[in-house]
Order: sequence, then C-alpha cells, then structure tokens
Amino acid sequence: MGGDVKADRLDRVSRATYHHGALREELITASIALIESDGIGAVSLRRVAREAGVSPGAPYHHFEDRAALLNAVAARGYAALLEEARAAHAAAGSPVEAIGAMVETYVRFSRAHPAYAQLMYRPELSEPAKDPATEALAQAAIQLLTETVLACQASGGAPAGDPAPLVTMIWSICAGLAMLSVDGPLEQMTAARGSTIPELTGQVSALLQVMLVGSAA
Amino acid sequence: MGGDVKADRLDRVSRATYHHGALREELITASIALIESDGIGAVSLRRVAREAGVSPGAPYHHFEDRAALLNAVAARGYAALLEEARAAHAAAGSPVEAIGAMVETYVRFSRAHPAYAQLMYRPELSEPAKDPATEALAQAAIQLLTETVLACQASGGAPAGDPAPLVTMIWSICAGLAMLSVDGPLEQMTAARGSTIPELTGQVSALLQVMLVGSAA
DNA sequence: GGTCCAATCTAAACGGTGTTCAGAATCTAA
DNA sequence: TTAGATTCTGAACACCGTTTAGATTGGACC
Repeated sequence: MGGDVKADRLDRVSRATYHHGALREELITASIALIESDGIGAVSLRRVAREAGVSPGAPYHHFEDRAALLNAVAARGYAALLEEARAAHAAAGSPVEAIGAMVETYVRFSRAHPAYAQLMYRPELSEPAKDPATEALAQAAIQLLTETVLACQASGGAPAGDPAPLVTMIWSICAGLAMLSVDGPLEQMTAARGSTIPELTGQVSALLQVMLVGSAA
Repeated sequence: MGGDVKADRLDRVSRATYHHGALREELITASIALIESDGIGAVSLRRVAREAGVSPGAPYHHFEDRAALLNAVAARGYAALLEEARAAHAAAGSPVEAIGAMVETYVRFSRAHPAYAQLMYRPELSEPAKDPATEALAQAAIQLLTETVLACQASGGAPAGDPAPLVTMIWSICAGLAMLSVDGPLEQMTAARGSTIPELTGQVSALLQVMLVGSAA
C-alpha cells in the first residue's frame, strides 16, 4: 500500500484462534478457487491471504514468495495429470491406443481443470527453478511416454529408430493441443465447423494412431 | 505508490519538446527491449513510460491499458512469424516439405525472438479480446497451413479425408514445440542427450514428413 | 505443572504497480 | 489568429509483493 500515512485498512476477517492451523493447505485451495473464478491474474498473495482470513505477511511462513505458491498449485496439477495419464495408459488395449488415449487425456484434463492448465504450461509464472518434486513428476511423465513409444516400436506400431523425435512430437501435440484448446483459438475453429473440441481431439488422436501404424513399415 | 503525502518522485527524464512525436512506436520498441533483457515480468507500463522519457499517464493516450500495449507487441510478432512461414513455404520443394519447413520455422522464430514468443503463446497476457488485426493474422496463418495440407493430400503426401484434424495436429506440434523449446523442458532434454534443439526440431520435422507420406496410402 | 524455544501470525512500513483525472502545453484546421 | 482536438504532466487512489519487529501460541523438556 505504499508509504501511506494512515495504516493499511483491515486486511483480514477475524478468526477465533490466533494460529490458523492449516494455512498452507487453505492458501493453495484458495488460489485454485481464485484462478477458476477470476483467472490467474486475480491471484495476488494479499488477496489469497484475505480469502484465508489471514494478514498479508502470514503466507510467507509457508511459501518463499508468490511464485512458490503458484508452483505448489502447479505441482498438484502435474500430479493429478500424471495419475490420469497412467490410468488411461493402463486401460488402453495396445501401445498405439495408449498414445492416443494419453493425448485425449491431456486435453480433457486441461479443459476440466483450467486452473491447473493455466499454470502448468506457463513455467515463467511459477518460476524460479521448479522445486524438485515438480521436476520428478515431469521426469516420470516423460518416462511413461518414452516407454509407451518403445513398446509401440517393438510391436511394429511406430517407425523404428531413435524414440526421442517421436516422444518430442507426441509431447508437443499434447502440450500444443491442450494450450490451444484452453486459450481459445481451437474453440473458435471448432465452433465455425459445427464441431466440438472433444470431437476434434478424438479425430486428432485417431489420425495420430493411423499415421503411427501406417508409417511403421 | 499509494496515497503518499509527498508527491511521487521524478518519473521521467526531461525532453526537449513537450510532445514526444512518436510515442506509440517507442512504447512498443521499449517493451520489446525490456522483455528481451529482463523478461516479460519486467514490462510495467510505468517503466516503459520512464524508458520513453514520458510520464506514467502518457501511454494511455495511445493504448487503452497495459494489455493493449502487449497486444500490439504480440501482433507485431504474429506478422513477422507469418512472413517467415510464407517464405519457408515458398522455398519448399513439395507440400510435404513445406509442412516440415513451417514447423522448423515456427521453432526457429520462437527461439530467435523470445520476446515475441513469450507473448504470442500466452493470450491471457495480452487479453482482452485480441484486436481485429491480430485475429486476421491468425486466420491467415491457419489458411496457409490448410492450403498446404490440402496440397499434400492432393499429391498423395498425406492421409485423405477431412483436413481439419491434420491441420490441428500440425498446428499443435508447432505451438507445443515452440513453447517447450522456449520454456526450458526441451532444452534440458536435449542437453541430457548431447543434442541441440535445432537438431531435435529437424528430426521431428523429418519424422512428421515420413509419417505423412507413409500413411498416405 | 512450569519454562523456554521455535513456529506462527499481526501490523506497519517501503517501494512498486495500473489507472484516472484536472489542467497545462502544443499541434491543426479554419 | 483563434478554437478545438490531441498530447503530455503531475498528483492522486487503490492495489500489489515483500520485509520487519513484536505479539501469540504450540510443543518439548523439566
């Protein structure tokens, strides 16, 4: 509030106990709620603190800074996404189908949890040097995808050779498709065609599988 | 600065003329320079104004708000990218090669102009309801890609049928690859493999072409 | 029980931000 | 030359992230 002469106005609502008890958790859930209702721009540390009925300085006992809080939220998103991807992978009948299922899962998740999506694909918002937990999650996701690609190649469901380009390509499709479907442009395109995003996503997934199998020979 | 009792400190450096003359342009270039040197977080309207030697209120005669300024910068990026994509398209020997070239161009551009890239793939930073010029550029880019895909299909270089899924997939690869290569994760992956991003991008592009042709039958 | 320490929270402050507004300075057209 | 529109200034308002000293509390040890 700057060098105001009079003090900051009342920043919190009164609470029965001096100690909050589970502030860290409530800060995270309040952030998610705020992103979901008013967009990521509405998430200020002060506002989150207000929402939790706590003074502006309190969050600093649980998070180093604003970025760390957003990081924690993003980490939660990564964990949930990885879980869903694993489930989709397990439910698929073949490695090729698993790849298609993972792409669709990626998009479905991003659309179902826009709050997470807005954070996860924008590392500069949850800077500085992602915490190790997030890093481990990302690593696990890449590994899951790499294993699936290898299985595809082994079963003749994908072009042979170095799996890295294939992994990168599929990863890009996931990230790009999720981003475009959350940010708007795809919405607009499907609407113009009298289609829907889930529909288009399914078609992209099917096409990808066709192309994988078709070029395996 | 809040309701400080004493006035804000000097916010601008003196200038010979009262009117700036080309403020709108200088605000845009100053923004680009700022993003390039200190990241997008460093771009505040006040700082840009200071950089241009102008008071904090002056930019509001040229841009409705901060988002509008960022939007103008992003529009410039879109225009430059479209131009490069068109050049790559024209230089390619076949429609399939053109698609590969466009993917590589997309990534190269994003890496060469991180300032633009940081804005272009994050519409929520340059909100509200993109101006018509930007919209037209995006539309032109989609059309260019769609035409190329149709040419591919006509020449037996891509699976036949509705071009929309193919367009969406390629678009996603471009956006995803560009995003991942700018934001870090790809950098890290290539480094671990003793490779580079341009190299990997080239491999992805080549793989995409192989898959397109291979699954055309 | 009491004592002491570490963790938590408050209140105030500092400097920064976006945005608005009245009024001064200047350009433009008549 | 004058009138009106444009551009810019300077001050103000309400926010923001972050730091700090000091109050309050929980838990461990006696």
